[in-house]
Amino acid sequence: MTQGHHEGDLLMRAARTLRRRWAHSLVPWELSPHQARALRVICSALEGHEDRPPRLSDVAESLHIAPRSATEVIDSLEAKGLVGRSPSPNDRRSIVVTPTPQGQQVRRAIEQARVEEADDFFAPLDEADRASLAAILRKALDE
Amino acid sequence: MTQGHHEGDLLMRAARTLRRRWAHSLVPWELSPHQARALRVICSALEGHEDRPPRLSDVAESLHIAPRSATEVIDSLEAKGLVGRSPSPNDRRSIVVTPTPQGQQVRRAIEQARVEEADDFFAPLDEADRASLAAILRKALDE
DNA sequence: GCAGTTCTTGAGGTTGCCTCACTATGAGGG
DNA sequence: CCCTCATAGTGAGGCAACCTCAAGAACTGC
Repeated sequence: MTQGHHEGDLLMRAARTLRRRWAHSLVPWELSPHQARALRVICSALEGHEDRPPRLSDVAESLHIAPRSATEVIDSLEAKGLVGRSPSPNDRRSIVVTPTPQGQQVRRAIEQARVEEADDFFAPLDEADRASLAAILRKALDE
Repeated sequence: MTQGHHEGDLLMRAARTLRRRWAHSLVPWELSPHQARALRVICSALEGHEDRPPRLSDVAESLHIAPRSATEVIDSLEAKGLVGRSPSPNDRRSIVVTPTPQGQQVRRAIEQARVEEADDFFAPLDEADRASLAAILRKALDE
């Protein structure tokens, strides 16, 4: 009740700082955050969780956007040569989105930059701090 | 190193959850988050920190947006009768923005809803958790 | 009193989202 | 087999929240 900073405000400020750092780390690839997120979900479907490449509407669902909006993001990634569209063999109505080799490579590089940026942000914290931060956040999120 | 959730992702998820709750709590007043933020900075200038009502460009600076964009937010708040423009007595180039009585009232109500929502979100945490969350975040933010 | 600066705003552009309607395809029943 | 109904992607068009650039008014310093 110190009237200035509740936990909520601190949480938001920390998140904003991290978000800006992450956005900044995308500059070299000329990708916007939402393009990077899309590339991420498109690639990560092939990394174990799912075996099949995602359909356009799967991408939309993962990103919590309308299918129509997923069309746009995928258009932009396709224009940059990072993903490709192909008709689904099972269902000719739908199209599956697969990363190109270049797309996978960019994705890996971005992921690494992301981890580095986070490590940098959390640098002032020791292992115990990080562990209890994670534990507390999980608790608040009810997991 | 559990490969799924670093502290960063948890932090972002928690912030997103809280942001959504706050946005939802604005529904009764038909204000968007950025309108509420603007109302907040306009009102809070009169609550001690500053003694003078803010000029339009002060509002822009507080919100980290271009002055041109502040014009728009203030237009919308003015249309709702929550704030008023008046020419600055000192400098006739500039305009000071002052909350109307209704604006101040709405601001107080919103603030309360905001606090309640945050309390609700952090409900699973006991006092010690909250204190160490705040301490850890402050540490990461280098304060 | 004139040059240069500062404050707001009109005009117009961009991005990331949306809905609605359309086409092509699939699935199920008669 | 055909006919209806649901589903997948996308063109058309719209909206909100940003931006830049330039204009017009008003300050400042010399």
